[in-house]
Amino acid sequence: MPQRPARIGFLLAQLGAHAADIFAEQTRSLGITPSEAGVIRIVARNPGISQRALADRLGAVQSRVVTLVDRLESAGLVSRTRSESDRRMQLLALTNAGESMLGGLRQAAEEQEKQLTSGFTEEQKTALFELLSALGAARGLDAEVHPGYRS
Amino acid sequence: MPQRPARIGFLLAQLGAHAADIFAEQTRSLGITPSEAGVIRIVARNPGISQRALADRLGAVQSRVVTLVDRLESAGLVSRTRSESDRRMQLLALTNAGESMLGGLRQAAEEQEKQLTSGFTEEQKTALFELLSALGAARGLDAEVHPGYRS
DNA sequence: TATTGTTATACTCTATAACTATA
DNA sequence: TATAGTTATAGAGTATAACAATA
Repeated sequence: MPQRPARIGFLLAQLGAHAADIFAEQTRSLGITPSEAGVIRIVARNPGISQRALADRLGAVQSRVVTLVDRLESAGLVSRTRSESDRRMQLLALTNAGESMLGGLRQAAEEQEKQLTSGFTEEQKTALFELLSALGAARGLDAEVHPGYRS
Repeated sequence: MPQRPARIGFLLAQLGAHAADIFAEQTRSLGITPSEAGVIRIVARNPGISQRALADRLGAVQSRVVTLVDRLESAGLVSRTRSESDRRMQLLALTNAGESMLGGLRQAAEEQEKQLTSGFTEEQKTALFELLSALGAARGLDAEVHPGYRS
């Protein structure tokens, strides 16, 4: 039996949704959705990734990735290139505009962080960061993506 | 300029989605959705609440609440009663079955908490709980509900 | 005229299944 | 025959707008 009522799970879900909302507001002003931002982040760190591998990474189905990449390609942010060695594969990369967008996303993340932790001291921020990192590692979460890839 | 890259926001969104997923798995076995669980929790703590007030509390539109309450009423968990003093209002309350479901939800929350924090010491759990509570309070979040009312 | 609740409808997100091209 | 990607389609969740009853 726990010493206190279960609250960590609720607070995480609540604050997680709140953090995602703030980030969504930021990305909206950049003209993309949080899901698309998640794709940009993965492609940036894994240039030449196939749509198949991206789908596995996101925990999404292939058709979902097609839709997401379609939009990003139309927006000129991501390029598809047929692999020479295996012409079934589309290799993904950021365009120059995509790299600029990545910079915008980094700023959006900084802004989100600032809004979120504005009332906290540096000590509190450090303590919270370390506890959340430890929890993420303990739960086996991918440091580049999260279920729902909302931010 | 922050001393570290923005990560608290990402970790919160990631872990929040993860916590919500665990809770959703629990509620599924109870036959309800996380949104419905959110309604049950609010009605339990605010018996006789109107649909209008519930909508405001959830940050949802009235038609959304109609849909949610329709399902819960069909399932026999929530009752609607016309207010005597203002016959426009439907007053909501939990049925006996709704009270039982509330008990099940409490167990689900305990199970979520256990899964989530299994690798942590009591000291870590306490520290994390206090930091998250402080952050929730600083951000002005309602202790009974959260945006998206996912858990 | 304003408010509570309801219904009708549409839009977004996401998944499943069938299909094409390549291996 | 198996795999990467695509297209067609459908379902869930949620919102907007029009409407009914009551104040």
